[in-house]
Amino acid sequence: MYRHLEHRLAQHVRDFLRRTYNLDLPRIVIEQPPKVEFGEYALPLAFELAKKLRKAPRKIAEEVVAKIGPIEGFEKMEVAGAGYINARVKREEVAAAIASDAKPKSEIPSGKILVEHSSINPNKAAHIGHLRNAVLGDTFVRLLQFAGRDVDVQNYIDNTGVQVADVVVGFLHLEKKSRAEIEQLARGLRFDYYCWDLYARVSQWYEQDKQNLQARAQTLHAIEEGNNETAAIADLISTTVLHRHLETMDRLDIEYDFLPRESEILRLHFWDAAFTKLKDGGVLFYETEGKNKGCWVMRRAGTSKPETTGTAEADAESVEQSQVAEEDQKVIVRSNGTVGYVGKDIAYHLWKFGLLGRDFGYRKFYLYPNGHQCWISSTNGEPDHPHFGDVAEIYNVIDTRQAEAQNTVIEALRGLGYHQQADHYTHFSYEMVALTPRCAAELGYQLSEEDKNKAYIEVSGRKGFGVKADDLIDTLIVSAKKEVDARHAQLSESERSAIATQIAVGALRYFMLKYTKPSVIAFDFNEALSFEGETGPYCQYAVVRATNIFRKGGMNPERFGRDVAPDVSMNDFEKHLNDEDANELWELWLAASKTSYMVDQCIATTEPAYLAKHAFQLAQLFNYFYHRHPILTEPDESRRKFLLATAAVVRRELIRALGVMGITVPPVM
RNA sequence: GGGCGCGUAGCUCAAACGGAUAGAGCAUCGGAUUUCUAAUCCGACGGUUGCAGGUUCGAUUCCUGCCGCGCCUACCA
Repeated sequence: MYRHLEHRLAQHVRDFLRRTYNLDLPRIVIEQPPKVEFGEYALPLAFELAKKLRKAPRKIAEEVVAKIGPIEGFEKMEVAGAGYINARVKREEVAAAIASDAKPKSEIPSGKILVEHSSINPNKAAHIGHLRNAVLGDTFVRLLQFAGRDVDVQNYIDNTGVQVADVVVGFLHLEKKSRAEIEQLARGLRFDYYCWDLYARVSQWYEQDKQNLQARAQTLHAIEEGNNETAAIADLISTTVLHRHLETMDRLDIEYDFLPRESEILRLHFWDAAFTKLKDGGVLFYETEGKNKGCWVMRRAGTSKPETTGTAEADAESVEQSQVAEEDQKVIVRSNGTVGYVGKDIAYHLWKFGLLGRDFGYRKFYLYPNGHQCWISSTNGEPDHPHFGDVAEIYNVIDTRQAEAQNTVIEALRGLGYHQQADHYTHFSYEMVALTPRCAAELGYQLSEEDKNKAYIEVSGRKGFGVKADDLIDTLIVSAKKEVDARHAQLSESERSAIATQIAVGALRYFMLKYTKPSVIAFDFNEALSFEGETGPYCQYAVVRATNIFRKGGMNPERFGRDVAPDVSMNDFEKHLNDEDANELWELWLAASKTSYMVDQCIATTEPAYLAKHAFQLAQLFNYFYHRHPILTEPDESRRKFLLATAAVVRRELIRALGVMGITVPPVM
């Protein structure tokens, strides 16, 4: 609703400026006044116009207010301060629209969107860093779906890379295990935990003697080759660990539609098709000297082209590819003819946009308990399958350390002339999760003096240094369960467990979303395990409180929100929202009206943290309201109904906002 | 060296494209309705927004230069 009115206001102001001053502003800036008393929207327009019209801002503001005329849904405009124009809505009309959950039509862009997230190496347990990725990615998917977009969720599986090879080396060379023994282990619980430790041991083993690295090279080669015992073991390990990852993420209600694997990118020769295009398009060139002699290379993203001389001919000459300085080159095909991961990534991204001319085979892989089917790539797939890839826009949720590699892929697309696709390729970049030195010490890691003084220490799978995702979820559930047990002893064990799980998931997902993307999360158990203050459980609790009002009053909050709220008459809305002390109540209604506005902002800025902030603010306002206004004992029936409608609307919007973050609300807390 | 990012209250973080008195949470201290459960609420304390310039009516935000920190910069992925 808030979004809708903003659009209307912007459009009206735009028309007015065109009509009155013959001005066409590229953007009408609309802000939110610091207090609701000032109105709902603020336009700093007059400041901007002052230069153009050569008049004082305040004068311009007064003129605009006097001449702009009525706007549907708006009460009036006022001049404030040095020249702000504040717009005031008709509170009762807006409230009635919110109460009836009116959904003004908005244009939904067509075209499918592909979101890739998680993409965890299938060689060890997922850790907190992967959780941040998955929660950000999954929330972004939900944001897009909320906005009405058609989304495919993909999780790229690097099942033939060094990391998987390392664990294979661990089983075969360190533990001397047979395939049957590994199969036995793979059937056990949390095989990914076993691999976590083994992977760390293998890394140590390499360091002990560099000769040991030969085992890695041989293993990797065998895996890439395929059709041999080593490759079969690698497949067994990666598939088992992948299953575990899906289970872990499913605990947080994170699901995928399709799992493209590197093994199929290799076996279905995606690279060959891409290679031809890249050579023909002049994106790749063959280096004949220097350290990259014998490699196919391209210009690394972010490196500048040589200075141009100004004339077209000289420019054409100077961008001649062989002039790319050695340090600006990115090797795509090694001198031994094998392709690196950026090359495979380019091929994969050509496929995403439907530009490769080849497709995966598909087979069913994982059926979620809720019936949702997840597919996986395969050399010879099933004949009937959904259509993946060939999309209009993509978002890759990948941490900022891979920014350069991502940009190189984008540049490759651009170099091939696929500018539109390159423009719709978004690297959804975020910072890593690290551990505070205190947290690391709590986990029993030996720290160097240097590390002890750092603000945070990077998680390292290679060193086995980090907090495993399942461990953190388990800890959260235990912690939440204690609280639930203490408060609701009368409930059954399974009910209490279910509630504790919802709270744990809410706490975790909110924790991963409350930080903006560029902020490193210095992980600390105290903060992650907190259920008070700016947390998921705080927001959930606000909903539970609202629900309790209806329960105690013998009403169904769902039905009340739908059926009874419209019965609060326009007169009643007007009476209760324009009182002496109605601002505080109106603030709550206004906040409740902003969900779809916030969703739009989150999508436009690829920043889900705004939604987390919004949910918290709404919950905060509600708790204040809850404390100030005993509803069921309110003697004035008209006012009681209005207060109930307030609670119903906030409850509905809070559930909605939390839902977009993948957070559900327990029946009681 | 080059590229990207960060530096805001004791701590962890906000501040939408440059706007009105820079806000939350935690911690500390003090308080709250025998009421729809206190996983709540209210109050206090807490700031030269790293430093120095510049642009602007207006800068935490944009530009330049310093200082400090992190990440990337492999014929690894």
